[in-house]
Amino acid sequence: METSSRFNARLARRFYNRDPQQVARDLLGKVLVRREGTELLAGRIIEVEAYLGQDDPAAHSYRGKTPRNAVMFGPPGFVYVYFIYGNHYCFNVSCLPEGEAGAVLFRALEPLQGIEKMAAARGLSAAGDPRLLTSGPGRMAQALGITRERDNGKDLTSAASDLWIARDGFRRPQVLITPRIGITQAAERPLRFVIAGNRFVSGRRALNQEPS
DNA sequence: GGAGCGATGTCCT
DNA sequence: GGACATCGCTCCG
Repeated sequence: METSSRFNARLARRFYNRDPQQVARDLLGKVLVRREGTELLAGRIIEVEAYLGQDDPAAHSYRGKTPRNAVMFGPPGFVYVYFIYGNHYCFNVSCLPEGEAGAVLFRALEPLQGIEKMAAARGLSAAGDPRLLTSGPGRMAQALGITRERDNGKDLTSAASDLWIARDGFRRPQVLITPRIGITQAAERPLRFVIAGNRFVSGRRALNQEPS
């Protein structure tokens, strides 16, 4: 039986049925939630990137639909997970109506709940720097136990899903927009969205524009 | 603190 | 055969 929690208000399909840039912007401050048995793992969304489908050379969907990227062409609100560099999983959500490709990549969370389990999944101590748990797309996926085998194609809006995104009344954040990280195609386009000044933002200080 | 680089699966040319 | 939406380790200053 589901226990009540502060993370019950799932975002609905229509939230995702928009341009990925709009979805990315509005995801900041929401909460990504994973149910692991009786426990919830939850983190505030701090950093995301928009991928624009067939207009965007950096997007996996740029060259058309394949078995790997099919979720990006499907209906909005579904989980697209891919494996990269032989080591890491990356978590995305599909945007736009079925037939139109688009997605948002999640790059960093601020851990809110289930920190012990996240640390264990990362092979780290829960007493260490919490930024090592979920700052960076590969780290975040590992902390939440996200894999392609387990999660690709899941519906984030389904009440039956063990993965969803909630609104919890967090104040609409100040947003910083920058170029995306780690890409070579269309590398200059401003499609990365971060909560301004947040310490859980991934990557280098120069790219985050954070003070020392 | 920061640059350099290896690991290693999957897809595309 | 090369690129890749990454990470963590080594080495250098």
